[in-house]
Amino acid sequence: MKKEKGEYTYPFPRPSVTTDCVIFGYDGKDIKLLLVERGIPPFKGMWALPGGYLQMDEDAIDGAKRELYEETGLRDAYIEQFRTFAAVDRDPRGRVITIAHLALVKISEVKAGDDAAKAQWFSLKDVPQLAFDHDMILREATKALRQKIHFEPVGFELLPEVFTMPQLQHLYESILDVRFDRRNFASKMLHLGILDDTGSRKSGSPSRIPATYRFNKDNYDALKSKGFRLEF
Amino acid sequence: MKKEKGEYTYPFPRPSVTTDCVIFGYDGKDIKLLLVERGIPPFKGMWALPGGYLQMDEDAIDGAKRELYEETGLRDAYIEQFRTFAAVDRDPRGRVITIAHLALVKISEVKAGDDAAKAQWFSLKDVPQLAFDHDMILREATKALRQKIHFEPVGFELLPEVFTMPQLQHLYESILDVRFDRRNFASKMLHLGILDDTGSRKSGSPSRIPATYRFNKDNYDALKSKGFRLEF
DNA sequence: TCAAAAGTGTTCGCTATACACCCATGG
DNA sequence: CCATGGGTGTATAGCGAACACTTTTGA
Repeated sequence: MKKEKGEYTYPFPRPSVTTDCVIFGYDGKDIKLLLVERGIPPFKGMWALPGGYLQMDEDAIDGAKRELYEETGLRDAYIEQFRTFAAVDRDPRGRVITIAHLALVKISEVKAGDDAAKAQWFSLKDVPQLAFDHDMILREATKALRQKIHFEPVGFELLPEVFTMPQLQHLYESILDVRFDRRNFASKMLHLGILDDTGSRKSGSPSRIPATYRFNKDNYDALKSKGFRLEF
Repeated sequence: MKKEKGEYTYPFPRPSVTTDCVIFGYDGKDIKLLLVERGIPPFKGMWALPGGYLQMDEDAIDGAKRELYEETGLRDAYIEQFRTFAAVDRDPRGRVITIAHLALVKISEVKAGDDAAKAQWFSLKDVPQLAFDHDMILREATKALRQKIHFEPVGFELLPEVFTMPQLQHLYESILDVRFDRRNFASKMLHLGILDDTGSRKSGSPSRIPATYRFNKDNYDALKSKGFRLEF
């Protein structure tokens, strides 16, 4: 099918296929979203989700991981496909289908992109209007994240290795946009048995020093294989 | 981009994109799956999920609906995208990405396909080995269905307009592969307020005649907008 | 010593679950 | 009249939700 001058010919028309990444982080206060500024038309100068063309020799998830790596330097963050967007007119350049992925990263581990594109974290509450149909993709991603956190401890993907109970609670409250009772939240979490206590630590605020915990993946996997539900 | 002889040329290679449909039904006894027999290579003679190439002027969901219509004659059945499969080698003919959809139909409303392809219902427990990676797609679809039924009353999409409590219970038991207590199941369902009683009916079995119900979508939508969970 | 945030335990109500007997129907 | 399957209510246990005071720390 390949012709000399880098042209590819097919008997029927084919769409382009891209992967896009909705990359969430958490800075201890807000849920954040990593966006890149478009340097070329269309939508030049607007903010957009990181993404790019799927290569012919890579699976969609690998394409998404590649994009994630280019923007964050991370190779082993949480990432999963959540939906494909295929509206006919979603890209003015022609028929482009995007396989959208949801990534959760620890902001502290992200190194500024050596990529040419300018990347920047935005508070989820304060996201500008995005290029293409990325506003819709973001809405769907947010919905997917909220659904997911009811069943799997994805919150731990967003927190540092060691974290406090108030941090964990605040993260859940930010994602779900609700308030929990401290005592109920803590006892529920602790009774699940998926948190390891560590030992107290320096603080920096005029208040009592909270205990710190670490996520225990072994216990979580054991629980999960017995079939359980992480409820809120 | 279009050339004279029905050839389409692009500066970079592009994958083909198809939609596939996992069409579930329920015959009162088992969960059923609608498959078509492949008439051409590759995998000629094997059973496969209904599917086909996505047209350049249709959204993925419309392509899936078109496939569904061709196989079942149904235009308004429940259908949603659940996942995209993009493994590099999933199709021996080349790079083919498929956007997989889950459809739930009332078997009684399905008319035999006027389509050339032979279509046939299989019990989910008795599905043959499928072409391509359709075994995997089916596994994922089954998983998605089980997840979904925990939150939304998708079961009603599979039952006739009017149904009995034992039918509804048996459907849930078939999908989730569990047993429920009759009394608990019935009272839970009734207390949700999404079932309208109708009036008893003819039976055909040597036993008491069960009451019949109808799904009340208005009440369900009202409940849903208040935020509730359908649990099992 | 004051303000800010963390730690802790008990009560109450609801819902899930377990469980047994009687009734209607067709053969 | 018998076999099959449907209908019904209650008691218990576990879990989620509500709730107030004391402790630690930095300023």
